[in-house]
Amino acid sequence: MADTPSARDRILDAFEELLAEQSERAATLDAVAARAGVSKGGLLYHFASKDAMVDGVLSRLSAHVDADLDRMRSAPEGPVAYFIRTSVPTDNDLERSIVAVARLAQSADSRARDALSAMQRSWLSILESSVGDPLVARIIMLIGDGMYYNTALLPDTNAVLRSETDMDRVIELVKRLADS
Amino acid sequence: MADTPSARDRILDAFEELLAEQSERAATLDAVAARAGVSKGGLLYHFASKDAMVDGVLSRLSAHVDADLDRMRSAPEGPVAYFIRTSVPTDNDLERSIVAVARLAQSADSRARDALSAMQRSWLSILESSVGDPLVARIIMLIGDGMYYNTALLPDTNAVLRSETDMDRVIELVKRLADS
DNA sequence: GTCTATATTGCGATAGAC
DNA sequence: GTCTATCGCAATATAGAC
Repeated sequence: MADTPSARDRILDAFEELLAEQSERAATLDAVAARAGVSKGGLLYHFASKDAMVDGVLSRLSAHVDADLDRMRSAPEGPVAYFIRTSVPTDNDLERSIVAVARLAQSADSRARDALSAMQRSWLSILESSVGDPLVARIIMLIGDGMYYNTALLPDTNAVLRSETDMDRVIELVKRLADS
Repeated sequence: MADTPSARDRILDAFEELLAEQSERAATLDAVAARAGVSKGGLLYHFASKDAMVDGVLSRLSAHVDADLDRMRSAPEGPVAYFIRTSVPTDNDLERSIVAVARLAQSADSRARDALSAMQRSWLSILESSVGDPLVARIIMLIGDGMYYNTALLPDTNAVLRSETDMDRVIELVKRLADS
C-alpha cells in the first residue's frame, strides 16, 4: 500500500513538495506532472483543474491536523510541551502540509487561509484549556507561529532552537509563564 | 515633496501595496503600472525589469529597518517593550515593506530571504544585549515573528492582541522571563 | 488511465513614435 | 519621460488518439 501509492497520491505528494520546497510559482502543472511521473494530460485526468489539486492538499491538511490534535490532547508531557516541541522544524507530513498550504495562502487563496485559521483556532483552544490564562495561551501560540514562520519563510537561515537542552529550557520558561 | 512623489516612488509604492495587500502573483507589471498611474512602457523606463523593481523595494526595506533599529536602541521603555509593541499589526511604512518583502521571499527570491534574515539578526542582536540570556532573546523574537506571520499570512483573521492592557501584560510577562 | 497535440490567455520585455 | 504596439514564452486547460 505504501509501496505503490496511487497516481492520485503521487500527484498530491509532488504538488505539496514543490510548494513546500520551492514556491507556489514553481508548482506548475508541468512540474507537478514531471515529479509525479505522469504526463500533464494524465494529471488532469485525476484533477480536472489546479483548483481541484488545491482542494486535495487542503483535505490532506485537515486529516493531518485532526490526527495532531488528538496526539496533542493526549500527550504525556501535556499539550503545551507537545505544541512547542512539534513547532520546531522537523520533516514530517504535517509540517510539509502546513508549509504547502501556507504558500497557497500567500497567493491569496481564501480557502487556504481559512484552513490555516481553523487549525490555529483548534490549537489555541487546547492551549487555553491547558494553561487557563487566554493571554498566556496566545503567547505560546505566537512562539509556535514564529517557529513555523521561520521554517516556511527562511529555510536554512533559521537556527531556531539548536539543542534538546534549549528546547527543555524553553518549555520550562513557558510553563513558568502559565503559573504566574 | 510629499505632495508630488516622483514616478519612481509611485511605482515602488504601487508594487509594495500590491504585494502586501494582495499577492506576489497580483503584482504584475500591468497592475503596478495601472496603480501607479503610468503605462507599462513608462514603468519600464524607470525600472528596466521586474528584478530592478525588487531591488527597489529591498533598498527601501533596508532604509526603514535602519531607522527602526535606531528607534529600538533608544526607546525610552527599552528595546524589548519597543520590539513587542511594534510587532503588533499596525499600518506603517516599515510593516508594509516587511510584508511585501516576505511575499517576495515566498517566491523563492534569495535576495529577499537574505534581507529578512539580516533584519532578524539585527533585532536579535539588540534583544540579546538588552536581556542578557540569548534563549530568552530568541523567545521574544519568536513572539514578534509570530505576530508578523499572522499579519502577513492571515490578515483579518488574526486577533493577535486585542487591547492596550493585553499588550502591557505581555510586555510584563516577557520581562519576567528575562529576569529569571 | 494515460498519452500527444493544440488552443488560449496572460506575463515580462522590446521597439520605436511622440 | 511617457506612450502604443507587438514579440516570445510559459502556463492552464481542452481534444482526441491509444
